[in-house]
Amino acid sequence: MINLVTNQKSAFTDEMYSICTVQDSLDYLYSLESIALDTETEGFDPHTDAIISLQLGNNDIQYVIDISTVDIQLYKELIETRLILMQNAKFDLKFLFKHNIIPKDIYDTFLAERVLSTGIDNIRKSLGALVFKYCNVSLDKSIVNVIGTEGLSTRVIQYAADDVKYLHQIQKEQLIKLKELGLQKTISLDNKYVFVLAYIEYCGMYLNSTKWKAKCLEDKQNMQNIKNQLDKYILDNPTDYKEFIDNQYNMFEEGFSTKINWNSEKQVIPLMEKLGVNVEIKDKKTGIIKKSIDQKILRPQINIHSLVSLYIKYKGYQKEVSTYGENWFEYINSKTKRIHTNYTQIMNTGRLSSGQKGNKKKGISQKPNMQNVPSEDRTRNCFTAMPKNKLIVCDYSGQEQIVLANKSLDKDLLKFYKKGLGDMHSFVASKIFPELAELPLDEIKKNHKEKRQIAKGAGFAINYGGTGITIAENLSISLEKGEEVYKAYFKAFPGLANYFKKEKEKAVKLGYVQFNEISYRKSFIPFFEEFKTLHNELYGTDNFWDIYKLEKSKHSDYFKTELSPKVRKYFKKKGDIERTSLNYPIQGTSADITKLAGIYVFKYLKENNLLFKVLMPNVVHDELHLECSEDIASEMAVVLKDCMEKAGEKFCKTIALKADPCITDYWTH
DNA sequence: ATCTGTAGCGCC
DNA sequence: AAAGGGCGCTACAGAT
Repeated sequence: MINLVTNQKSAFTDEMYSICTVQDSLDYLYSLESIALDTETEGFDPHTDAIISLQLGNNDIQYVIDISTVDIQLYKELIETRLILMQNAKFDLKFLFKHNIIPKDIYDTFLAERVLSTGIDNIRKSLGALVFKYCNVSLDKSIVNVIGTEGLSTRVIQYAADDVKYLHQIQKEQLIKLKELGLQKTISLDNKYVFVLAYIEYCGMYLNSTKWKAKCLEDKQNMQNIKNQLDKYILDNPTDYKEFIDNQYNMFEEGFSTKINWNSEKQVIPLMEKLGVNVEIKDKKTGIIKKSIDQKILRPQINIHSLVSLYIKYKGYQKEVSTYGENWFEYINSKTKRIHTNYTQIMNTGRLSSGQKGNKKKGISQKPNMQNVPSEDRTRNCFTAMPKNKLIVCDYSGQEQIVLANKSLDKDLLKFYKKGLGDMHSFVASKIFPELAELPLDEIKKNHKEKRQIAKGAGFAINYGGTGITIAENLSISLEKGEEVYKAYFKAFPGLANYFKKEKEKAVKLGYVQFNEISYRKSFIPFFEEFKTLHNELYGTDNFWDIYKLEKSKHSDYFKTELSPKVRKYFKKKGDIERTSLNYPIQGTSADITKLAGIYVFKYLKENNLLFKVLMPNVVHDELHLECSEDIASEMAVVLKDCMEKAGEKFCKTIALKADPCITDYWTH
């Protein structure tokens, strides 16, 4: 049953709905423990677009409230004292924030579906998909496109009511599944965190246009300068490089010009080959040898020719100009003068991502990725606090390493952290290389840089599932040496080896990776059924391996076209699962910690009436930002540090996770 | 002209 | 048997 609440009754006469008063709606809604909520808005920007209607209700009764004539504040207390059910709450929350309405609790059907299917990309999570899946009803979502032009027409009212009608039933079904899979704590965390993320998006981050303009100009000039040098080299050596020179007289630039588009790898590869650079590399996905000129290949060959380093420099400036250049002015909100990006709350690892593709037809503006802004000062310093404000930037020190130490409980790792001081990479080096065992870490850092570098690369690679081969490739050392380092690493940290082994076995057996026993977040292996089928073929009752050996010895076609690819596929998938089992719990637990820290901060701001006074401009995996007036900055720095460390304590019970805040005018450490 | 896939590279 | 995780944006290249 649809009820319309409006102060312009004469405009609404359809029999499909009844008209009722604000008081009527409140009388009913106050009797509910949980209320489904949705909004229809003029657009996507809470700072410039108005709410057209607010819908509240449940499966029985839906109230469509005409916000152009009814004061939304009449519903503030109701919304702030009930459990609110929403689909993709982050969107509506920002519009509620605009009206200073902060719900008490949220259950987000979209996030719940994401929690239930983390790791599996092809599960549809739109409201339409969920209504169909859980209620077996098909909604007509095409109406969404006419809301802007039609306003509250009859069909828009019907559509708007449908958006809240089914949420309770979806919730009920999801809760059963969440319980079955042990994911109640995960969704609880994310239902709380959605406030934080909505708040961060709402606040946005200030970009100083004057500074940014200066940076853009400098980058452009540098890029042009390097490009000229590249071109000049080719043109100065016309006999050597004639295939790269355009023989047509260029009437605008006087003289010949190069044919090379320096942004095209395809065009630069032949040049690099001519210079004597080895551009061949094995493709990671396909295993096929291909030609590539990325930095990983070029850097070690930088001495072959001066053009190699020039080209690397060019690519660097090109990246700055294209990705972090003048396009950023379009990201600045006309009303707030700040950059309000979009975050996706639950990726496969439980991490956030940032950014959004634009779509002019749908009126969606592009948003920047605020998590990969170059970390050099000249770029980050353009992101500032507003005048009279301060930024507080706080990150966890060694978050993932500490999480790993706490999860693996390797006794040597624990000892290192408990003593609390020294250089981690030197410590690893002292464990890998017997000749360094007795030396103080300071001395290793100072006098054994090469070995320390190997230890650093090895530790990083191994913690993400790399092996001796990866170590060898990364550090340009022999395969044997790589294997040696790999073995030495696990010999030095047997607890780590044991932990990795158990994690791998669990994932291969269960088909999902559980990150920790605090949030219980899980990521499901999308190809697990396929893997199991393969496993059964190889290790089931048939004597697969006898046949395999026989056919292999005969070099038969059957071996080459059937057996060998099958075995390769099986071990590839097994390796994929195993690496996931190592990496996701570390990344995902770290993400959980940062999320919980945000929840604590938001709670503090809410309880101390500091929302919209103390802003949260950004979050970058292990780093949280606050922005506030100077007079309370040092107080807020302590709050931020405490919240982050308190969140750390929940997940890291053996080795504490530290956070160090920095009060600053710019985004820096 | 517009779409899609890929290479490359920015961050943690 | 394979052999370093997660993400998003920009450019090019090829297809339609």
